[in-house]
Amino acid sequence: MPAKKTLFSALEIEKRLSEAGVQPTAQRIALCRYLLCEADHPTADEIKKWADLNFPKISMATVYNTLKALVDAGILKEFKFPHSDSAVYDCNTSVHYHFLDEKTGELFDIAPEAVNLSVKLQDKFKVTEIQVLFRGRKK
Amino acid sequence: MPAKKTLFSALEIEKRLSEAGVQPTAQRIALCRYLLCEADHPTADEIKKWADLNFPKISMATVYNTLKALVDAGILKEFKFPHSDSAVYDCNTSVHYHFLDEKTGELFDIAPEAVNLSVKLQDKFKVTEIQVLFRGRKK
DNA sequence: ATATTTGCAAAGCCTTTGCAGGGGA
DNA sequence: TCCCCTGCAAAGGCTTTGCAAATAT
Repeated sequence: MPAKKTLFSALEIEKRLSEAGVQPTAQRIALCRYLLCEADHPTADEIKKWADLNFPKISMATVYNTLKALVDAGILKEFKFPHSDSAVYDCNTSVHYHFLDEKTGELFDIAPEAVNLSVKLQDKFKVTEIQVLFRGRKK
Repeated sequence: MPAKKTLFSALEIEKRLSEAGVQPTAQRIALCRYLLCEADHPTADEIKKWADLNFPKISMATVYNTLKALVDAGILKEFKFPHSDSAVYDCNTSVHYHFLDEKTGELFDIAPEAVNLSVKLQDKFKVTEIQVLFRGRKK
């Protein structure tokens, strides 16, 4: 079951893009409707497949350009996980962790509240971010 | 500073490979001298570069074949981290975490004792492995 | 009018594969 | 002998880039 998503209108998306300094072109708005409302950790390829059905003639280059623009603008986060060569994109930009189902390759967001993490690294290590990946099997 | 390494002799390496069920060919022994004694999270490419200097005429295919054999035999662990498309190989096969220096790309092993991690995931998530990556800057 | 964005194709990087020749058990 | 290993070159998957045409401000 994918995470619950808010349904943004094209106008809301346009506003959000503008405010983030991203030119709200038709292609970018279309992709955002998928990325922000529907998708759950999609790969560039899955995004392209969706676009082919819903907004014909977006090129792969535009998909990647758009993803880069959205990541740079802080609207998306890009993740790369060890089980796949493809990056996935997450509209959940707040701190959280992930669970990977080894069998299906499915990813699930894990709220930071579920994890108690305290660390005592040597002083020389200045940590700015911690990524945690739980691997296993989901029932 | 790379982690301290044991210096194995060719004979010791040969024994270890045999015991792990890996045919100890000249190329594999050579690569192991680097992987087990010298290298610190090398990529396939770095391994190849070392080989070009120290054991001319090992092909990239053999490097990858050897790495796969060693990983399958449990002698190495393969890791993929988000900052790079290249896999890295770690002769530390026990449970441990990593610190990534964002500036240099250098990786450091973090002992599990330095990390206190307790998790309360929903029952449906059966966790078999946890990967933790600390990102930041090393002084 | 000027700067961005788009789409196509080509190139790039990392890794795997097919296959013929070679070496170890 | 037989099977595994090696090396080369080619192919594969994902992403980036160059460039001309189209679009936005």
